[in-house]
Amino acid sequence: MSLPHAILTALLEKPSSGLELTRRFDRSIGFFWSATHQQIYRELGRLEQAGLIRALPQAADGRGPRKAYEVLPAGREALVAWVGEQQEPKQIRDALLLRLRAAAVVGTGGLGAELRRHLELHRSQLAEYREIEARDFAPERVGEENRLHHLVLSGGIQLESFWTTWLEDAVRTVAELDAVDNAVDNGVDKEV
Amino acid sequence: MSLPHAILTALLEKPSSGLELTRRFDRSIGFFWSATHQQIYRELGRLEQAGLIRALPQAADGRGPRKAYEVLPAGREALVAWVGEQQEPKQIRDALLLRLRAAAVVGTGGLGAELRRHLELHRSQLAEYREIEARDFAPERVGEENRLHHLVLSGGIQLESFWTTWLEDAVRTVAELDAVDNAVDNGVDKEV
DNA sequence: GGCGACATGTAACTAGTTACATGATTGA
DNA sequence: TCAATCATGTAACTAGTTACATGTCGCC
Repeated sequence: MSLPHAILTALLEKPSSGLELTRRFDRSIGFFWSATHQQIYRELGRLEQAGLIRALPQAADGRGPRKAYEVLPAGREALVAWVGEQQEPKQIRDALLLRLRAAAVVGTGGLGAELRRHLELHRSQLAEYREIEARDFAPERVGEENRLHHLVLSGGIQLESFWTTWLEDAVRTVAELDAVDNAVDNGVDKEV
Repeated sequence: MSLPHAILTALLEKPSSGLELTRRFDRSIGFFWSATHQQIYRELGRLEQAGLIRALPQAADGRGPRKAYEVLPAGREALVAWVGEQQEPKQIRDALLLRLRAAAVVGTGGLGAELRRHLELHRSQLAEYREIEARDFAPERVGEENRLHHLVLSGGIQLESFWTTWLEDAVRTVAELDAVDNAVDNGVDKEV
């Protein structure tokens, strides 16, 4: 039940068409709640049906190519109610950790390369977040809304920092294990 | 496509019945790939159908209450192939971050309490991981398999550490914002 | 011998993903 | 003017969740 509320939040920040929402879900909002355009269009239809949003009249019948939506009072109320809801933190479900566990049983295979690839991806994501922080959250710009946005971004930064640190460790560990295996294969383990 | 491989890994570590697997997915393996018993039974059926596992004969027709499964050679091969696969890291999708973003638009509501609740949950998860680490990964016990298991656990520990640190910050920030709001409501903002 | 729990499932639903379809617009 | 791309969507599939059903076992 999070996607509709992500969309309501986005539309409150700025009324948008399906495409504009899709773009915004590729950055900013999408950094912590990703969605494809198919999901977004489907959900926009449902939200309109439920009377929580409406297509902006001027854009709709002005036969412009895109129709923009805005949040109705009922939509805002629904969002307020949702912010106050309790929800259990969802458990970790990470395929990479699972692969490491499997590797402990059947061998590391090509896992080292995959770990290095992920490390690069997380490094570049971290760099992107840091750029945004430098650009949008200079020390002088601290409003109430801004502080919450910064808090969210800082969560992303710390999370990516965690991944890069941990992946560096993982890459090192797997490389060492592979080296030991190779040594054994070549019969030089006695010299170690 | 991860659940079947999680199950294959678990069964390679130790052949088990559906119930035993369910139990193991509540601890150890479940720490990074959770699954309900319904998912597990469904998936066991599929894996048996596909010829990757089989019910252990002695338990199966010995009319014991539970039937245990073991991995067939084809199953092990499938797992080896999967360990070598590439997979994009999945993006962050966290409802709590989303709520903070929504709170920036419609107000924090009861979010402070929810943040404190999550903080407690993550603290206790972190404590549990640390106990496991102290018990199972004493410095003297470092085998090859063990190092990978420790790596995975250490990922969990660092991740929970991140959440507790970040949530402490979030709780503080939201409390401050709420305090400012109350001050404004009471008309004492001019004195601040 | 009936009752509660344990164990194993089935069914229905929801969210998310992948693949494809269609009309408008735009630039070669 | 025709292909490419943009914008909006539909359809089918997959994974995960929630609710319910059935059989068996031990015990009171």
